[in-house]
Amino acid sequence: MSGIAEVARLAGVSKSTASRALGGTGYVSDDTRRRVMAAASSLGYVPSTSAVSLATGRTQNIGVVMPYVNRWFFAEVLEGLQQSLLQRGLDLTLYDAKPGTDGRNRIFEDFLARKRFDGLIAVGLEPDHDEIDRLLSIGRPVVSVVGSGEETTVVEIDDDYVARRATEHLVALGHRDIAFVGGGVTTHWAQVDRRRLSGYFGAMEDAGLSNHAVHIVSEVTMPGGYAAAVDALGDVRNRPTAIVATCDEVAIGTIIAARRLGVQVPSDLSVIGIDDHEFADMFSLTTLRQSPREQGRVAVQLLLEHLDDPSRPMRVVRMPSQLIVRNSTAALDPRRSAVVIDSRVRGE
Amino acid sequence: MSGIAEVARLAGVSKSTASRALGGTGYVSDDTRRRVMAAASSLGYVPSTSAVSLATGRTQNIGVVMPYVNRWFFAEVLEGLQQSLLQRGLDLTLYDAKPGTDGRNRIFEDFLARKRFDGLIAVGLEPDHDEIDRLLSIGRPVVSVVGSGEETTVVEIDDDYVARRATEHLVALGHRDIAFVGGGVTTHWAQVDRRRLSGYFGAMEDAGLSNHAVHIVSEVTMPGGYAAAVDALGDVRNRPTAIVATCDEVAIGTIIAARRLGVQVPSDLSVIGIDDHEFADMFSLTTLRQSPREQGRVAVQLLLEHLDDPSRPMRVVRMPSQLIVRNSTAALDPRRSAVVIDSRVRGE
DNA sequence: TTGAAAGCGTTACCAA
DNA sequence: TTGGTAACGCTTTCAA
Repeated sequence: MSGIAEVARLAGVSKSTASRALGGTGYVSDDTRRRVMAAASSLGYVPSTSAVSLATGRTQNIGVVMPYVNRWFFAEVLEGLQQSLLQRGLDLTLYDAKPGTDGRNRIFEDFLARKRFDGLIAVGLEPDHDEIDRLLSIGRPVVSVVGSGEETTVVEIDDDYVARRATEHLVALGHRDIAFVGGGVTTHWAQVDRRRLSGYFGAMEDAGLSNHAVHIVSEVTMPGGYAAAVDALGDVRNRPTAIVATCDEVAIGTIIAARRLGVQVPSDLSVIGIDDHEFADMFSLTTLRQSPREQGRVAVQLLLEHLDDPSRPMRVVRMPSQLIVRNSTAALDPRRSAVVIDSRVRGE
Repeated sequence: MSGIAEVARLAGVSKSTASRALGGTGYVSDDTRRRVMAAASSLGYVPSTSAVSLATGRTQNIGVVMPYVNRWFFAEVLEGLQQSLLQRGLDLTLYDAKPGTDGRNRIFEDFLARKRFDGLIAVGLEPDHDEIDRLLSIGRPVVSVVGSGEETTVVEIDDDYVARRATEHLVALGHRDIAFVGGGVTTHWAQVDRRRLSGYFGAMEDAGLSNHAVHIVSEVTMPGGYAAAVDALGDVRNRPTAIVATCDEVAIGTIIAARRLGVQVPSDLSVIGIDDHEFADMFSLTTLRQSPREQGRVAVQLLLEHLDDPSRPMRVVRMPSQLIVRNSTAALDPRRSAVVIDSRVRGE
């Protein structure tokens, strides 16, 4: 009826031998191993995971905590994680920890304490102090994809650099009135947004354009970008000639808004994003590509390393990003080129 | 050090009493219960889930199998599931079973067989015969959200009706050249698409417009809808005046394509979708609303019912849908109204 | 190379 | 109402 005992009986060996034969650990003669395997497969034997966990202390399961699952970045990371874990025979249990919800509290207070997993991957969690403490006190390795401070191993892109690079691309095209559209400081995604914002400011400053820098606050979603852009582009006289969006979703929202307002992209307005979202191509969006899916895969690998050697030091892994030039950015209209030269001189 | 024994000792009772006191089952005096609870919380006691599972046969975990996680419908369902499960203290383990991948095979062959869950929720899986067999042979209750045939309890909307309703809305606005944009019969989402397509055909037939019916094949994504629409709207002479999209993502792709081609929505082209996607409002999309999130919640409830009474008969739960009129649909241009009257006469 | 037996941490039955 | 004890199904010493 139940389990390995049956297999052992059928193979004519003891439970311990059967266990060794199946588990691949310890000495078993080739012959017995074969007999045991045969018995197991003829019985369709599948070990009870709870019994295995109880005996070994390993669950073969990885917990994944993230605040959203319906946003591009998160969904992509999740797919990367799932794929990598599946490949290694590990289960994935998901905890959807939306900031400021009861659910999030319960996750941190009850669910994580159950330790139903061998390790934890936190994606864009941006936990507060208490939450970080809880995370670390579980006694299981934790790897973050973006933003859990310096307390865990983390994989991320260099947000400051990426935003800087995006801004420089626009500067190089002759733009001076370059605005940044992205999350306010209080929103979620705050850390990432703050870094990108500061990269933008840095690049503006380096180009001598500090006094042209404008932060247009927007919710970090496509509709959010749309709303913010409709508002900001409405005023024809004070309209920027170029926009750095904090991510492609916001960039696309901006482009849609521009089209609605009759503002031509890129001739009237250049827009650059960060991500290389699946819709980027459809909108000819120039962007800085990152691969969240790959970040998920790397996170799994890092976690497994911690798993088989808990003494490993924490690491920060910086993933690459790449400028993808499409058709949403263009050189500033010739009519305004005099100004451009001007600014270059100032910049030097 | 470990577990309930420690709690028992501290409370001055036996393990069994401690277990009863904590589990809420069986007789315990109020006084002992209090002492045990106090001891437990002072020790920060958390029961070992694997031990509990081993002893009870219950995992307190629900498996969720879906082919995508990065598409609106699926992500929404997932959030609904997560929220409901969390609320009841149940874990969610996710299996991402993309059609035609090795991963999917492994999930069906290895992962599901482990029975790491008390029940299974299959979302838009559209499993083939073998897969259905596997699903059912696990010996755990299964609930489907959309499309696992008649073999499991299922929650879904009436796809035929919804597409019919959408088509009728356009007919009522005087349109005759109404095309359907959606998945080819071989694509995934096949069942749902086929039902919607047939609802569309049915409505066209009822309106006496069978010979105006056109199925424009499109991948069921925003870029897919975009590509199909760019192609289909390119030919000015044979352009439909209205489009029923198989879902909002395709509808939005269509609208974006129309705008790019200078086709005005709704004056030149009416577009109706199905879903009420988070972007629908941003595109003023008329659509038939469904709530995948709610479908997720209902699925959990149905599963739990099966869990505490396995003899319960299978059920089909039809979720409501609702026409949301926005600005992507309008009465056929007056220039063509003669034709409209014509068709009405024919229709009667 | 194999087997016996002692856990792993709970629950649940049966007496007391 | 409580406690002793046998499961639950597997792994892992330790001897043989």
